[in-house]
Amino acid sequence: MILSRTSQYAIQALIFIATRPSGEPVLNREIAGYLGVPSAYLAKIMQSLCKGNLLYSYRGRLGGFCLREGAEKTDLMQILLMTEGASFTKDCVLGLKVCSDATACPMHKKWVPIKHKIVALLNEQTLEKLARAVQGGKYRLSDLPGALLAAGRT
Amino acid sequence: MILSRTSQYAIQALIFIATRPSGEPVLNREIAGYLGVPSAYLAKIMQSLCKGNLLYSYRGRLGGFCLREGAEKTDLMQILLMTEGASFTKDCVLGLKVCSDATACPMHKKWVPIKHKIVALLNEQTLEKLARAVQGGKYRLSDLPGALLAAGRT
DNA sequence: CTTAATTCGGATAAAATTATCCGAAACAAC
DNA sequence: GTTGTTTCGGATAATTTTATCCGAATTAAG
Repeated sequence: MILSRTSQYAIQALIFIATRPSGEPVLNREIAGYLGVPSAYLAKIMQSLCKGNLLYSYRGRLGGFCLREGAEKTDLMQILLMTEGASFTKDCVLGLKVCSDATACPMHKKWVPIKHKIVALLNEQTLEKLARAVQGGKYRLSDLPGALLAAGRT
Repeated sequence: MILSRTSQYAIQALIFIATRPSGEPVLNREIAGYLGVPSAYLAKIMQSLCKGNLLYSYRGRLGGFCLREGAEKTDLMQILLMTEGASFTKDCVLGLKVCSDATACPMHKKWVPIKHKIVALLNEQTLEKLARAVQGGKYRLSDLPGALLAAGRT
């Protein structure tokens, strides 16, 4: 039911960048401002996404972050594997270290189909899709009057 | 995808107690030993479950914890509301403070049906059911050779 | 009444997550 | 070259979650 804040910030930021003209670096400050998340922390996350080969980063004037070529095709599962770790989809709901079809916790059998639905959803949602949904205007990325903040300053 | 350790311990412990003869207090030490979880921490969780009216506790010799009358009918959702807080099923996947059918994040529409499946599952799984599944022998509560540990000592 | 066993409850500690700070490196514009 | 802007990366801090410790209260049994 819960993604870590780190994962949520990462996904939000990536979708936001995907809504912008590709190739044009976006300022970390702008992203953080728009999303209403702490910019120093977001910067850390952005760094790790660079190391994960999803983003390019440019320093100095006209610097910022932008998606690597083809990164719009990245799906949420790929992102979450970076931010939540590889065990993300494997862990037992009840926390047993060992829980498989062979040796299962009492929730296992009922949980597996739901887990599969979740995995399928995460696999099918790409940054491209999500960005378009936002651009279409029906869906939002931010609680804040972000347009105002982003257009204005401070 | 993830319940807090606290929730996992709580559920495991409650199922374990539900597999035991009802009305007979079970030692915290025994539960923790069987499940392989830290007993001092589990004791805290048990205390909170007492306050949540799921358990009785008895001090002194022949003390321990046992389910309150009717508590076998408790479902996982009720437990999780105690351990994870009321926002558990309400929070936005992407972490937006505001996300509803009216003003939705780009994952909202696809996520809602899955969330409903999860909620339905949690609502339908009672301690009684889960305990029987374990007693039936097809499902396990512990990674450890718990029977040995519990039967033996230290 | 004394003893041993157990939970209670408060304080504390350790670990993980989230967040901030700052100097340095990189870069564009002047 | 100098200046202003931005990411980089390391250190640090705050917060939350998880875990431990210990004295006190409670109880059954001897």
